[in-house]
Amino acid sequence: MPKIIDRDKYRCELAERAAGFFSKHGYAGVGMRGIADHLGMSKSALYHYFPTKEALFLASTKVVMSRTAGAPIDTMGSQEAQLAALMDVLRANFGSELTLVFDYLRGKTPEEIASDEAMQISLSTYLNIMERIVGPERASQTLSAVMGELMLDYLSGGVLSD
Amino acid sequence: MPKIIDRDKYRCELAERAAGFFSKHGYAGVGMRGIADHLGMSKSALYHYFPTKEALFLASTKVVMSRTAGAPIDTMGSQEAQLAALMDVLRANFGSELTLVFDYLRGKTPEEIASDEAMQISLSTYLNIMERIVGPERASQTLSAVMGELMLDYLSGGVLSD
DNA sequence: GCATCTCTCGTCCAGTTGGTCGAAAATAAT
DNA sequence: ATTATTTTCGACCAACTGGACGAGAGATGC
Repeated sequence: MPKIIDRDKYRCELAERAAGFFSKHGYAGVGMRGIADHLGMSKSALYHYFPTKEALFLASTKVVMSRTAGAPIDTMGSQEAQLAALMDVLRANFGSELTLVFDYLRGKTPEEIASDEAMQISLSTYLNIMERIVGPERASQTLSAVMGELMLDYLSGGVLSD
Repeated sequence: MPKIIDRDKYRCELAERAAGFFSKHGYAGVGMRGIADHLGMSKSALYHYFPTKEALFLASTKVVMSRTAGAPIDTMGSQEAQLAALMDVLRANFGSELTLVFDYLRGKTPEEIASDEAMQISLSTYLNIMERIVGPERASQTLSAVMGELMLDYLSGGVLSD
């Protein structure tokens, strides 16, 4: 039989590597040819693992959204130190990941967003992390603050991040 | 001479109407044909006002970014009331405008973002508004908080907006 | 009337798109 | 060696892309 033993795992790897490409160029901005080239395979091979471009994009988005869940957080140190460490982790890919998320949500109504499984998982994951740092009371509030700061950092090109 | 007397004004109107279409479908997701149809004109007519698709997109982005600048803020009432009113204004189009901005910034390096004219104008405009409400000291901090809350609202489909 | 200007339009082009398909290569089981 | 299965590939398709272009429509100045 074929080389690849765990097809699902391989598919996951492809999706993750494609995610970076998507967030860099946008869903409509890349073609299956370009993605395949970037992945070092032929277009047909890519189609062998993902039936459509849409399926690949969905898989990519879900991989990205669930990635932060596995990020280990250091439970030592002060709340401030933990938050600062978390923000450094998030900051590294904030722009590209948010770009992908906004692409994913494009055109969706608030109702569709609210009931979107991938969004629910990713949001509750973030809230969970916050709860573990600042407690359930201030989790939502803190997440909002972190989001805002990261956002402003990104929008100002990192200049305002003092 | 032609029907349209104020070309620049007309161009601006076109750009603004195109902006909604861009944020709905993404830069690469729409073609000049589709935009022209949406604007009720032929593709060639559209090309008469904007030399390239890129030029149209830039004009659309700048219109959107500068639009908030003209939003009058009620200087009466408490800081909280002013902030709440401002947030209601922003919330209405937050998702689509942010989508457009992320599209605009896609692939740009932090340096490019920091030196981008449209971003500088829009950021300083926002900061200005905040200064007028909470004073220069807390302007940046408040903007960050507002951004974060709006962001979380959008990402949760408005469910978390308590 | 006529020339002149902006504006609009349909048509054309080469290049790209997502997706299909049949064949070839590669692997494994017998 | 001969199957059977999976993976890869290049060629192909209709549809669409951004953009170019010349012709005509509408309005104005003379």
